[in-house]
Amino acid sequence: MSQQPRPDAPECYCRLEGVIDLLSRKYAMQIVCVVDHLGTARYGELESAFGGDVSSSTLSARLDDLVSADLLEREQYDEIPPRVEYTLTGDGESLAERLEPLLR
Amino acid sequence: MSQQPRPDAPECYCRLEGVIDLLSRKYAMQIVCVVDHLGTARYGELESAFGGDVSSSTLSARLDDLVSADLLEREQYDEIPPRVEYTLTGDGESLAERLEPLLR
DNA sequence: CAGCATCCCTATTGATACTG
DNA sequence: CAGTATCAATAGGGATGCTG
Repeated sequence: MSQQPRPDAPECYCRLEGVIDLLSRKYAMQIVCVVDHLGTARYGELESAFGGDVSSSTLSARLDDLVSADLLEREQYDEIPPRVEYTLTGDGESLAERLEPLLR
Repeated sequence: MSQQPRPDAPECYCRLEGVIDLLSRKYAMQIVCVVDHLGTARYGELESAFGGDVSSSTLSARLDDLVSADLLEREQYDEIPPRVEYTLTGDGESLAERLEPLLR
């Protein structure tokens, strides 16, 4: 989907290259914002934050994406019933801050 | 693609609703940034800013999207050869500013 | 130059059903 | 509860060729 940054392209264009693919995915930015808002969020909380709008497969995929990108941290507690908590990493928080201006 | 905002959803999620669909489209944010960078941009300038990476149909579509969203203004000069210039509207500039933090 | 129309292809998303 | 697997639907994007 994305290509190599072009050396002759404006820097403003190049700079977006890295994050853009991830952030363009559905609910990606929203998840970052919601987790930032909640501080820590469980899977179910995210699901209900979006109402019935997200399918579990999509939400799962997006969470994986964000964890892989090191924006989100996944903490799993081996209890019954199972509990998983997502929090923003440093990078995630930094992104959330940069995202906030977009909310107005 | 997008649904009605849910009254019980976190405001951070609701607030993104409006812009998100548009900004998620390929090259949308980049175009805003490039036009902001250049001040005013012709179609061909945008095309070359992205190298050969954008097809003309996609670039066209995205420009239309942005014009429809009132983020970009299209000024057409009836000359031969034809000349078209794109500039950011007030909203567009405002968005560009909010986008800038993302570039770091 | 600055595009639009068409066709087609792929990536992404959603629905549904099932599991540790 | 917190997912995964599978399948089907779709929207977005690229290639190509043509216009004012």
